Amino acid sequence: MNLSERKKKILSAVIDENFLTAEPVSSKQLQENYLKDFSSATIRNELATLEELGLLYHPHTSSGRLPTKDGIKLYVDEILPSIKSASVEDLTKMFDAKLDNVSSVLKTTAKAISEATNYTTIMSLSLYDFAIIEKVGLVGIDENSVLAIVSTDRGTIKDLITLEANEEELESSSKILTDIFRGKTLRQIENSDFLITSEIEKYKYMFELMVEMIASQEKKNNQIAIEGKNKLLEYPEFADSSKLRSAFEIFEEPSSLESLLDSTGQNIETIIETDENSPVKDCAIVTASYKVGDKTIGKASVFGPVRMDYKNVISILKGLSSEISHKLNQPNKNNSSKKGDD
Amino acid sequence: MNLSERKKKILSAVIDENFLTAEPVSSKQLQENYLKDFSSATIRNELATLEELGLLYHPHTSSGRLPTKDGIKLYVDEILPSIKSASVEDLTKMFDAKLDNVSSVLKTTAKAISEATNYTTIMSLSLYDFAIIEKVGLVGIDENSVLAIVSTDRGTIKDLITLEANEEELESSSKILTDIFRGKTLRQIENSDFLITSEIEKYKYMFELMVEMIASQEKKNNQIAIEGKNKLLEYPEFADSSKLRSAFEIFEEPSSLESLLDSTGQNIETIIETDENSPVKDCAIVTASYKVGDKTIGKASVFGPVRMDYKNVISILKGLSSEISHKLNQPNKNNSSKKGDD
DNA sequence: ATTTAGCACTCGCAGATGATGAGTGCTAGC
DNA sequence: GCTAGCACTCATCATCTGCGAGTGCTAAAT
Repeated sequence: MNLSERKKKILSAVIDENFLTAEPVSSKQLQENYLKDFSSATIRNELATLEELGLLYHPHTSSGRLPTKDGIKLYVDEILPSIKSASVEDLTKMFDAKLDNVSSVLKTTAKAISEATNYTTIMSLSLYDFAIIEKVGLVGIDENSVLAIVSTDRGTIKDLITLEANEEELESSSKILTDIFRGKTLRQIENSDFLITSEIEKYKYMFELMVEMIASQEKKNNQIAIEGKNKLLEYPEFADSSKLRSAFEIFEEPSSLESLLDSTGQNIETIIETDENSPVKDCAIVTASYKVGDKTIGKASVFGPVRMDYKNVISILKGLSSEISHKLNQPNKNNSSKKGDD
Repeated sequence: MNLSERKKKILSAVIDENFLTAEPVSSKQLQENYLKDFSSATIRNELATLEELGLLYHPHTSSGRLPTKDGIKLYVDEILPSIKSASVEDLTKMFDAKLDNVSSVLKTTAKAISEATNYTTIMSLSLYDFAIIEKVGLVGIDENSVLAIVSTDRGTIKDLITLEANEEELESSSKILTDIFRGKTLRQIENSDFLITSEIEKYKYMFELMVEMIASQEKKNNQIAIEGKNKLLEYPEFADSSKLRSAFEIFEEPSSLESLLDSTGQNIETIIETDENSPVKDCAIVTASYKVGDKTIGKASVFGPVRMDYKNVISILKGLSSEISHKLNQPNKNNSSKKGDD
């Protein structure tokens, strides 16, 4: 769509003003706060045109204008892109996360974004596609329990497993398993998506125990964090408790979250839900995805009312995004020598 | 307070009916649903008496009655005690919790109680006052990290610590530390509330590392679980989003929670907050405490509107309570021989 | 051709009014 | 001690009204 500069300015002004007041915006308001050089009548004419284009609407004859879904889309996609990304140095520690504290790092990062944007923030991160195994260790604890340790370039996962074995057995198993696992990602082990040679057959039981342990640890390290749910309470859009309820119910249900955040793979994507029947009607979600190769290993999503401060949200997610891709493209100190394996 | 049976019956009826409708209760309602043998006029007389006693009130002349704080207190303390405790066999797994999954057990238990009562449930549990140390192990992982393992009768805590040491040193340290720690609770170690003999001086550094590790692990195993926050949304009392907000803010703030749940030590205690200025005005909290000796090691609190189904809540918490004290008084298979130490 | 002043028109909103009915308190009789 | 009956109170709801914010349109000005 090709809008005149003035029309763009007016559309932005409507969205910005509506963000501040949460009310329909009148031509007079626009004139006084954004376009002092024109009369309200002129602005009214422009507003009428923007309405014909489907970018604005007004709920009743004598009320001000509100942006439609299309209007916001256009604003986000064509008017905002020029904004700079925010500086977010202190947020990128997320990608220095170690496997044994992913959830706490996710939590603090999500909390930070939530504080910065003032919206609910949902983060997910799977180091399982990212961490490269370096070594497998098996240590006898007592008669029938063994501590299994898998160390990666991203930290260590460990768990007690039930197994009777003497020290020599453990030692040789450690060696063999290290040989098999080294250089692979945890995900590959979990899926066992590589050839099992006859050599491994002997250690099949051990091997399966380890796969199981790795899989169970992934579930345990609950790799999704939702912070700032209470932020929603600040917005009049959620004053109605049934709206709040449906939003909170979505947060509870990991599966519905998954589908909601299932981005098409764009770097930053904005979803605006105005479907009358959607549980998150009148909500907007801005999602940034972080990838290594073609695998999405992390996502940061900001959830709020359609009347959202997109400028701020996108600039923060953008900043995080650029910092992170910078990080990901730096060879990692610990695993640079082994990275070629997969 | 000595009430006639009929007055008790009427007070109960008011509270029960108000629980169902969330509205003031009229004499006619009571007559139809609870006291068919009397006319509404008789009931009105009784209601007036109960009002004089400060157990009921009515917001305006032509409205039905509502219980006051005192009325509910009396109901809970003097009328309800005859109710049986619910069977809750499947909830007591909480006290079979192992240190390394306290938080997940707390979570599921809190969730179960929340589902059973339909209110928000807050649980806390500290095995640190409860678990008796059996053994300390130090295992070298690589050049400068050591896996410290403290096994207790309630599971194992473990963490990587940074330390350079050869195998012999680790072995002898393990032995000495085991001698010092064995039979003590984790809390005692954390507080170091026992005599440090000159013998220990040599291992002071190791000792301090272990104390630190134990303390940090306690923080890590976030030992408080709040489940069913969304339940509040179902109650008209929380339709007003500012009320909801203050409740949710309390849930966020662990310190304010602490003070709120700081029970006087009764087995089951009901707090009804009607103070005009309290952030949790018109909320009720029923807390059950679980003790070993004089230490409270766990608490289960149910949070909801003053108009709460006390009967159900208390019977569930009571059931949990009795199951647990039964459990706690059974000598534990693993630590019966060492329990005399403190 | 674009902008603007002016004005009629629309419609939500807030306050006033009145009818309704639920519920009580009281009194008198059973 | 219980209850029928009735006057009284007061919240609630629907209806109405005036107000004012805001628009759309037209005609004049730039």
